[in-house]
Amino acid sequence: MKKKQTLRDIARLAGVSHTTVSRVLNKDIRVKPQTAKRVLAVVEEQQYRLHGLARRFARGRSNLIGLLVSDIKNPFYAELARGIEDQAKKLGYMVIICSTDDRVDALSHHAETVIEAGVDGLILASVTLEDPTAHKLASEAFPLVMVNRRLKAEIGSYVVIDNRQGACLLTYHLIQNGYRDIAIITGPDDMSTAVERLEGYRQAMEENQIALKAYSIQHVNFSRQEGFKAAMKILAGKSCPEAIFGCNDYIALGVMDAARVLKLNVPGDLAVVGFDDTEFARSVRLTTVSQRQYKMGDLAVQILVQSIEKKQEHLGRRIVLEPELIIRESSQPKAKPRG
Amino acid sequence: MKKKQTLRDIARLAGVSHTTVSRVLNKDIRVKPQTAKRVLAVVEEQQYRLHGLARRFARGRSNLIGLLVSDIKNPFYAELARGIEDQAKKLGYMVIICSTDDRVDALSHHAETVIEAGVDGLILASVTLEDPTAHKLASEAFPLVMVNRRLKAEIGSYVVIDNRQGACLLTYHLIQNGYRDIAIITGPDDMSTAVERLEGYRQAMEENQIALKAYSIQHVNFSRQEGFKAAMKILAGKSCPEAIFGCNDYIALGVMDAARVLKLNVPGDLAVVGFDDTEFARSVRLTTVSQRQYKMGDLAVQILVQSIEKKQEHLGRRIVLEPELIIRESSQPKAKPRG
DNA sequence: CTGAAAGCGCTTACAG
DNA sequence: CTGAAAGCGCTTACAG
Repeated sequence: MKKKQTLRDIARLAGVSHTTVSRVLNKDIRVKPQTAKRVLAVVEEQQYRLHGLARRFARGRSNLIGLLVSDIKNPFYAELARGIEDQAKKLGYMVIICSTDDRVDALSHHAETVIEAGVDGLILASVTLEDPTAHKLASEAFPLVMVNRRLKAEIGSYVVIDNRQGACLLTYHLIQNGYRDIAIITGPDDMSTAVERLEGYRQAMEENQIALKAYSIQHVNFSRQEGFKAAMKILAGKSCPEAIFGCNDYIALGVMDAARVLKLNVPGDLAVVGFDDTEFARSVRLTTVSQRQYKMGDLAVQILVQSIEKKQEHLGRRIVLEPELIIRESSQPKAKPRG
Repeated sequence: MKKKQTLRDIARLAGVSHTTVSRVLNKDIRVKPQTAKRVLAVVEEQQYRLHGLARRFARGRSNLIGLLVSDIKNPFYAELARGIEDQAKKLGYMVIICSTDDRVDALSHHAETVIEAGVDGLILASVTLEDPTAHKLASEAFPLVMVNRRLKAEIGSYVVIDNRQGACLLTYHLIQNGYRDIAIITGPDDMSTAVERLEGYRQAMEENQIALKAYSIQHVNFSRQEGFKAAMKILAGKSCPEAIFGCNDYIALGVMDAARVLKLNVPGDLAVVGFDDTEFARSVRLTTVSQRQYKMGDLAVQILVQSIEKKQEHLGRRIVLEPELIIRESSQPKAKPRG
């Protein structure tokens, strides 16, 4: 590997100053077209490539965005990441990805690592309600936007959907399809999504004057396995619900696993709904609500880049998207009792 | 936001030179413990954070790895990415992700963009057999490892599984379960995975002396929709196969979609197998082969970092992992013909 | 154990 | 339109 060439080498070969080469490469207008052409020819011939690190350092901007998610393997976050990546590219940024596994203690460490990598701003997709890291960064006015989940306090910028309304829609949908005894398996109570979805469910049940049972509300982690375990427990009881609302698609998938093990047909014996509209939901015909994660990512980047590039309006932009109900077979209208 | 502090500010406050501060922060041993303690105290108090970009620039290394995949939304790549991310973190690197949508013309452009972002090396997860970009980078001795797919020529480093053997295992499995008329829907013939899996299928069919039919081999893109369309075409014919081997889980999912539309039971009327063992396969009980994508990613990073950090052994490391057959309901033994 | 100095490869006022 | 010079904030021989 021949030693990497610098701007100066190119300048020498083209018979100009390195300043001029820099200008040409940065498409600065103030260069005689002729000169530019000559320089470009040398660049082409030498296969010269600007040293990215040096450029970013000199400019004082990395054009890198950090994305912290629970787990990129989770298709919800993967879709979000894709939305972020595409919009970032459009705006001239690349994204560094970092999975935190939702460990609160690790978040701060991961955030530091990503910041030290030199990102200009951060997108946090998995904050908890009282997240100290998010609070700290916001207070330092570090460019930051939360997405998917938000803080309890109205601090910083975020892009979320109306989770309460989404859950309300789903619950109403089940009720209208003839289900009344509906249980919910929601997530940890330090996550805004879990809390708000539970609120939506409660509201719908209340407005329809359906009393909750002892088993009606369960808290678990947002995972398939935990959804499975919780569903097994609920369904093992003497009296058991007609429908289960899993607060994300993973939990709902776990509920369907449980149904299969217990030889219950979905939706014949048990209706199931989820939340997020990941591709899983499509593959198992699950009724769910779309968070429009691609769109959320897209918007998050736009806001973040605004806050990176013009420090002025650092007031926090807050966007709440409308949820979208996606109806599939898993919640078909309840069959009339036979006979 | 108060102006960012530098090493010199900390040095002044601690009454030492900025060199010493640098040493302390880099855990250089040659510093009196007392001095180190004093410096650390100031750092802590001022909440000082090294300027990552400057450090990387001075060191001449970014500790950034670029990952080019077809699409991070695809769970196969998401799992691969997670394997890469975790191992990268262990070795002190972060990863920049870039989806290319398998557009060959765009790959070169994406690769340039990522390289200009300052990565020390590149992992290419989606090369085509004659990929010009991969050839070019390999010839420049740019640190590079391919994963999942490889070039036709034995150039550069890679980590793949034995796709031929994997396909062979799957086909044998179907045959042993009583299926003989087996069709394959494979991917584009410029991708090593598609080609090698087709070879494995052919081999198994040949070894069992099963003649191929006109519809037996189909080429499509690796997508659910294309799998669906191809399956609809095959299954619409007068004579149609007893089993379909979709060359990745997406294609197999498309086949299952077609079966649902045509009211065919899986596996009662049609056995289906896939490839990759993404979580989708689990969610629809699909028999498949695991590529152990997490492991592949893990290994790819190890090799890449070796080639980044000690330029010597730039000979190209080639790793071929064993495939693992994962048997699920979608390929259960064929029922004896009734009556 | 510590510091002064050079240098990493660009960008960007400033002067002409 | 072009160039000489300063500077971005670190690291790392080198000298002591």
